[in-house]
Amino acid sequence: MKAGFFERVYDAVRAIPKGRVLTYGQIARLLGTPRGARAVGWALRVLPKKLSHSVPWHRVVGAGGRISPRAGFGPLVQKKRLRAEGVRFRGEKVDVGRHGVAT
DNA sequence: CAAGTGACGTAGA
DNA sequence: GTCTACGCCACTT
Repeated sequence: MKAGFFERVYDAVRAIPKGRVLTYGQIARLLGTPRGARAVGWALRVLPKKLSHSVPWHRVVGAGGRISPRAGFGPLVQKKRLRAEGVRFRGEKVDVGRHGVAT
């Protein structure tokens, strides 16, 4: 697997503290590619199920805490998981004002 | 090497 | 507030 960037994404997601959520753009920025949000989402898209239980992909959301309609096994599942982590929701979006790094 | 794709992001209407 | 269009990066074929 030469997918170094991908591993980089997995590592970043894995480093997400519980009760906190990050956006693709935010992760991409941490990796050094502020415009590589798509590449980040792609990394999670090809995320092997083997790692799906090791990588809290459900803590990764879109800008503003929006959940994409193509999320993992279903955006509903992700939302439920986030709630189980203690994350509050604002309608269909994550309460970024509390968990989102975005102030 | 070139083209296509994709869990995105921002700007404009 | 919602939808559309373009641009960005990385990976596959």
